[in-house]
Amino acid sequence: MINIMFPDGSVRTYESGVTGYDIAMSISPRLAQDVLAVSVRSMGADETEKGTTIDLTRPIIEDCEIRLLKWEDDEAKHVFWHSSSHLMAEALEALYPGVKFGIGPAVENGFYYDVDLGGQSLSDADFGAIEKKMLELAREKQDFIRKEVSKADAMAYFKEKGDPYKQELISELEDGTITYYTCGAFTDLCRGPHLRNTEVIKAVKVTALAGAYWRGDEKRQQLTRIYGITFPKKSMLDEYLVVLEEAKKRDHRKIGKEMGLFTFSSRVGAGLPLWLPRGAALRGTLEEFLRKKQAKYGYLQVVTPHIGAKDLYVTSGHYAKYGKDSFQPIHTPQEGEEFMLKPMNCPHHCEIYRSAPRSYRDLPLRFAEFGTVYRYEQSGELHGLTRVRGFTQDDAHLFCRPDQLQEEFEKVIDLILYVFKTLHFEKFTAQVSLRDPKNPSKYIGSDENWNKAEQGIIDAAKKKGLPFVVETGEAAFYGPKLDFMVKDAIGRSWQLGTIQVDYNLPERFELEYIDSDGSRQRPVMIHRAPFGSLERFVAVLLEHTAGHLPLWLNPDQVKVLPVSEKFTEYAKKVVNLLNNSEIRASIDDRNETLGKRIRETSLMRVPVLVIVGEKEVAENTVSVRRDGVDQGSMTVDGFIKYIQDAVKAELAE
RNA sequence: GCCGAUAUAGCUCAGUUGGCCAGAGCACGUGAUUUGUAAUCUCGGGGUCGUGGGUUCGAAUCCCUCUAUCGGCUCCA
Repeated sequence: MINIMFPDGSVRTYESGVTGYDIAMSISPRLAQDVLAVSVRSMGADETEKGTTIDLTRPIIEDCEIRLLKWEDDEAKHVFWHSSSHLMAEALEALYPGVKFGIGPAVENGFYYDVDLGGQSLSDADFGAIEKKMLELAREKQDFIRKEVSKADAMAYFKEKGDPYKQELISELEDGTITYYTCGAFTDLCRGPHLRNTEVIKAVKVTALAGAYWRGDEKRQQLTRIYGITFPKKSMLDEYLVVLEEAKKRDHRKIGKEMGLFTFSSRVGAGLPLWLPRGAALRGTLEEFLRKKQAKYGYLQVVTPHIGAKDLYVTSGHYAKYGKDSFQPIHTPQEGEEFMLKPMNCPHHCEIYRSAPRSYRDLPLRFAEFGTVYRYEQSGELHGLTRVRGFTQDDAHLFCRPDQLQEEFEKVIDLILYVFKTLHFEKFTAQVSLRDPKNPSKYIGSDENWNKAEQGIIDAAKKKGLPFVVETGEAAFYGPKLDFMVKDAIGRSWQLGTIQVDYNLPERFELEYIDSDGSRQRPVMIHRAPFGSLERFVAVLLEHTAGHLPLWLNPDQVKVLPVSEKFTEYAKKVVNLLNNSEIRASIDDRNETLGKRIRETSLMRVPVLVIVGEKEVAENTVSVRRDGVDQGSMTVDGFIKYIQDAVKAELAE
């Protein structure tokens, strides 16, 4: 007999070998119907330990704590979708005999399977047939059957089947750890866990088709990746599709067009955004916001040119790393003279540091610049404002003594957290990006400096109590980073804020300061950008707010609508008074009905509407409507104060 | 760069299996109307159907090239 403890702390006794399904049944058949998998962990395990998800049909032979996982649990969804990928594979094998399989995992929203269809190509016209087949197979209530196999047998099976991808995967596995899962006619190399059977899969949607390199390696075979999503209820699929449609309405490319913020022109060039007057105003406000805050933190604004001599980037190491994939050097009438479009600001700032002898007393020096840079991103990578070829970084480089590094780094964290908080980016992921130890050739600099830099970042994040995830292989080639990732409307993660510790560029540029004992020392450099780039930041901000920007940031804060022509003069007077108080206000006195002007102004996401007519003129007041809600009438002075107070409240620390 | 898809008026879209001068709504211009909290009415202008080539008696529609865009992959200093 074994003891099973439930999440509420209660303990029941079962025969050894009992399954998760048996346990659920012992509680209620209804529960057994809803349970998809079971999570187990050893008795008395640490709270932070998540537990291992196993099949409902796996025997449990030791005392343990369990959680019966239902659809609402992410782990259960994962199992559900992973099983669905097997179901899709089974359907594909039935529809396209001879298809070879790569991997087929669950992802955040659904699953995919990478397949090699030989010469055949799929298109979205084939989705319907795949969905139909999947549902047909699901209805057969096929059990997922787990089987342990030897490495030799596994190899033999997939050799016989003619599946080279699976053979490659097996060759890397240790004998004795290999399992198969079979459902219906399809047997797959798989660690599991899986559903009991396919019956619970009630709704199926094949969502997308894409190319994907085998094992993520650009030099290897490209497979066809088929994405899908499934649900235990048809209504859930419908709901999901509605949510997806809603998310698409928040696409920054759509909102940017609607609000007249930015545009692109193929004649100007792909990935080169054109900021329209409203967008430029928005950018300007963001810059001013950050510049003011940075001044308080002791930053010094600098300005550097948009190009630099090629040698500058040879010195920094960027040319060796990215030269071939950059906009190519600009030639001049002078034979042999070459300039590059500036792909980053750091080398320029290093030269500013070098422009004068520096004392230990001068440090830290913090040079800030809204620096526009140009990077030749591959054509397929361009994406709205989030991935462009010309963009402006809210860049700064902090040159400090080694003993100042920790404190400076922490202050940058504070600054970034302030920026994120003010703009309501509450859901972000802090990511410590370290080098890939298996790939040292990707990085420059000594191990010693890398170790110092990596440890420094981790220490600072811990000291700040900032929860973070660690990603190896995500560091910049010259140093590790602390990145602040935020998701867009459809769940894609983008790097916004970043802080990087760099011992390398100071070496390459031979930066020095004179220490208190008169010796020459090397400063440490921090690269940092709270927004990351104005372009990407604005994009993600628009998706988060659906274009409903906070009052302080909105390019149009107030629109004044005279009820009719007779009140235009008064309306103009009000606009003037507002403008004199630095409130961004304008008039809409078009010959349209009031209702129409209200509608259009609201669609433009102007937060505050002021309506003036006979009554307001007589009383020297304005009638105020904010975000669609009537605020009643106010005196003009009262209204100015109302706006100023609202802005102040939004920017409060 | 790779895989799949898309491209019709400023915007959002219609345009059956290739067949008379390519349509709508909004926007724009015009005239009327002078409006009290989310769409007033009238008339009008506007498209080499993304580009270049091909098939055909005939192409927005079929095929190829290029460009841009979208969803992924790879990359992201």
